[in-house]
Amino acid sequence: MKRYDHKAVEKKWQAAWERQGLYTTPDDAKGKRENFYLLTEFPYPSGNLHVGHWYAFSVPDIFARYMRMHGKNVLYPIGFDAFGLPAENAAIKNKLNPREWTYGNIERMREQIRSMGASFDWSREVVTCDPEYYRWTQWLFLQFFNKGLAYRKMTPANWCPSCRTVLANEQVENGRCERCKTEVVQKEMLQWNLRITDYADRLHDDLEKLDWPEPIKEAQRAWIGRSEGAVLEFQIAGAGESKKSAAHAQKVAQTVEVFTTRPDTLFGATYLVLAPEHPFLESVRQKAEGTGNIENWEEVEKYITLARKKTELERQEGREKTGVELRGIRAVHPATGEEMPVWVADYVLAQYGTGAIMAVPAHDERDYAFAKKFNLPVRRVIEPVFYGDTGEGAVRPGLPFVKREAICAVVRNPKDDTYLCNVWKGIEMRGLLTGGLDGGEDKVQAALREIREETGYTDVRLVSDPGWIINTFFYHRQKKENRWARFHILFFELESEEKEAVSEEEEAKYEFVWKRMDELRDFYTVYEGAFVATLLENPDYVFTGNGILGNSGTFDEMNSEEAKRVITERYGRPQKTYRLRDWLVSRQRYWGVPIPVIHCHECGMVPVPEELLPVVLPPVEEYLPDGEGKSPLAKVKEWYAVPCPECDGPAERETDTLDTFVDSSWYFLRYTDPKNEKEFAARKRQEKWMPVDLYSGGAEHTTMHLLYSRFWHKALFDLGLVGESEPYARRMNRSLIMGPDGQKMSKSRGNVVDPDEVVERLGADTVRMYLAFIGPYNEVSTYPWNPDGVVGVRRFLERVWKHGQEVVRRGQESVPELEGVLHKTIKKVGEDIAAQKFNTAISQLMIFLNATEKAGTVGTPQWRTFLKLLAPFAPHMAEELWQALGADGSVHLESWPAFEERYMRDERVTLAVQINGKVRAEIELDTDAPQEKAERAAREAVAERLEGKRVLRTIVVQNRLVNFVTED
RNA sequence: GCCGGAGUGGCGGAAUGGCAGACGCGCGCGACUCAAAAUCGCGUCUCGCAAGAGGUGAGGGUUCGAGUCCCUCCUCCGGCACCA
Repeated sequence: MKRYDHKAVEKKWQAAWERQGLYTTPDDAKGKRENFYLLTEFPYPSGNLHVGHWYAFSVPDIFARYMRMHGKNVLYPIGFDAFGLPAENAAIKNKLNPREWTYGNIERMREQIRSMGASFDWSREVVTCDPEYYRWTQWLFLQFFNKGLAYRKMTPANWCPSCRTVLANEQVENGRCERCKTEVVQKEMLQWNLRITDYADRLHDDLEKLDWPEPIKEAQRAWIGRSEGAVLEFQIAGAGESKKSAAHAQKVAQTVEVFTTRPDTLFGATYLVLAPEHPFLESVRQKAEGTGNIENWEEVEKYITLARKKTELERQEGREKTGVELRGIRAVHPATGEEMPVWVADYVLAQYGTGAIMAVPAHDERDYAFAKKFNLPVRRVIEPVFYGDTGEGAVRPGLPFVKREAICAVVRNPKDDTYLCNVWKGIEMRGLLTGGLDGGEDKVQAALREIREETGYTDVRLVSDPGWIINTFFYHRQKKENRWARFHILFFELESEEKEAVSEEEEAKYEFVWKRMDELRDFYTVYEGAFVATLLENPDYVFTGNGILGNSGTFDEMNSEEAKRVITERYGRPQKTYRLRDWLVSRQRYWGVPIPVIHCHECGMVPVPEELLPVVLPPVEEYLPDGEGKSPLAKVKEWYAVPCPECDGPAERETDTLDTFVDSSWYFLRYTDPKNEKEFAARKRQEKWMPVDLYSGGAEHTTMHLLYSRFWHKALFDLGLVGESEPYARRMNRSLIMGPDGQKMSKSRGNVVDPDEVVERLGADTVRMYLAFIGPYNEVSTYPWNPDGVVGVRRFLERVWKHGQEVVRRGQESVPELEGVLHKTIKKVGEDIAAQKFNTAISQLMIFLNATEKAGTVGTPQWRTFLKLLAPFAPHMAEELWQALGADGSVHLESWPAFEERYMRDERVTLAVQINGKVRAEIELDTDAPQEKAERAAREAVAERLEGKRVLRTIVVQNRLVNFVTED
């Protein structure tokens, strides 16, 4: 018998497929029903393929092959994301040329990727550092530039001192460079940006219609961070009144705009806070130099300088609030006209909203912490609301609410540190002592009276009135009316336990008990009880929810939602704000796409004319940037010194290069028309394939590549260059393959699995299939590489091989007893591949093989079918065994087999017989046997156990079980 | 802190509300062998000699029946986080 020599088999078929051009994908294929675009993120040519690449490329290849067998014309392309820092760093370290390093790596990786036997169409390969590719990256960039979507601006940028370049926001993780983990510093620099923020709304809203996993959408929404609120305007008093010069006064801003998502809390604003970078301060500074009308300017300036020097990381450290008041000026409350202090503090971020806030310490935890530290006033203006069943009953719709002022007395007994609790007799209601206000009474009088009447305690002292009011809406059963009770919470203490008699009427209604603070939360059943428990547990509790307005002048009794609308309208305007910032795309590095813009002393920024594209990277002596914020290209005078395309005067090329995420924002479009010399991709070609049907890739790209390319595509759509506003119809994130120890593979840990070595030893089919078997591909998780597990898959393939040889040696008719499993296998494998559950598909293939082994034989037609099912997983072996049977074409050109419905059900089925849900016996019946028959057989099977018991109910689930429910 | 996702044997994992642990790994026993490897066969959730009982992160609930549905909590992973 021929031994399974994976090397010979794999080499043979890889060469044959290549020769036949089996995977060269036409834009239209005769006989194929539809085009299908399966995309997987193209690799960076690091020089070596790792297991992750295998997982990324060879497993989706199963799906590609499956779709082809279903008559789809599948585009499964590959290329290289070839610009980027590692090439330069390697070049600097080893005195190489980044171009040579990169192309050498690509050469090696092509061979490694070919060894997978993946069905990539190499004729469409795309390499982003080819001038023929980046020519179009430049061209597209210029379309953005002409539309005003690409702009250059002086902004604070994230500077990585180690990489010596600026980074986009997305490339900073916890204040560190995503690449080298160096702490990023803020540097004011002139940089190129793309207006991704213009697309924030659409990037957010269009997620809804995408067939993407919800967690990915959520992560993008969080990154975009849209919040809806209002911009409110505050007049500044004192700032404009110049003592010396009226002319100066004009320069000083008279108002400050704040952004808030809670305009309903306007009356709770007790001070204003500006970010240290707020432009108002700059105008004040100019003013202050002349007049000194900020009394403590020196102190303020010192604070600003200090804050600006801090890194993001330092600002966040400890989160201890710092700040300085601007003495000499006041903000005027737009509604009350009251004057309030203005502060500068770095807990307010310059880049978000308007860089200024109205502080509402009563309803914002950060403002509260600040106010507490600096002793600023706290004014409570939102009263919590509890709707629904308080124990009395849920509100009846349609009935008007009868409003009542009431008190809620929290009485503490200092002797044993317990609190008075009220149990309503006869109903399941436990809470605090409450009661209504009688006419003419104030709330303290009312509370003292209620305490005396209900409990008899007479020697009670008011400790504090925290000003909390909570609104409870409920149905009053006795009065048969909807109630709106406004409970004023008051804190009392017993001076002594002196008591007087309580009326019988009260006695019948209530019972009073004393509970420790830690028992309250579980004890109370009413809303106000839980709320009071919260207040007692946390004296610094800040209520940040919506509610009903109080202390808010004419807005009192309005609810938050309505008040937001009305106050926004009256004192400001609605405003949406985003966390997302514009995409900073310029890099001070060599190995990237040169930004195709020329700076002319006369004409300003001039785009490089189309016919002069591409602007090719020149050779340089030194790849390491000087670290002063200039790219190495700035040293190549013969390259950057050019005549202005417009006036022919002296001009200079832009010397920054583009972020590599720009290159990867459109590579999938180039795959549709990779050789086009006239366009980045002809619209007609695009339309054959776009949008991408399924995009498989790594989770790390959720808020980087995936967001960038969505934006890029939308911009192209608006420019009329593509036909759809979303590039990827469906997206799937891939899991991570870990080392055998379950840890992330790393050289330092010594747990790196080298796929080349495993392929050499066990073969590509084994590696592919093992990776597909390791866990579901449609879920994101981490899977450890198990060296024994790979061997297990190899064992399976060897058994397949053995049977294959056997079938070749003596073919035979189909074996009837195998038909059932075979057809079930066709169904299961097909469905599981479609759902990307390759692991269970493989397990079903194993089940079939186990069955043939048990049967001791298999029919040739049955075996052929099995080989078709195996083909996507182990393409080489399937092809070898297929052609050994004398087939005249590739198994990969076969159609996916169809299963016959009649084999889906067996003749006989085993049912479980349960008594009260516990399995007591098993019975075998004809499939779909009638209920009565099943019940009879079941009853017989457990007759002994049922003896003397009354069967209350019998549940029969067809073909599954019979359950007898008996007494006790 | 907020928003997602997940917790099932020794391990990877499987289970339309219907016999938990498919398939694979590992392990144990056996066959073959002088022996070992490879291969093949049988076994393998826990306790128990057995009958049986228990078991899917913990605790409640719904149901004849819950890994699966609902509530509370715990742990791990991912995202966001002084974003007003």
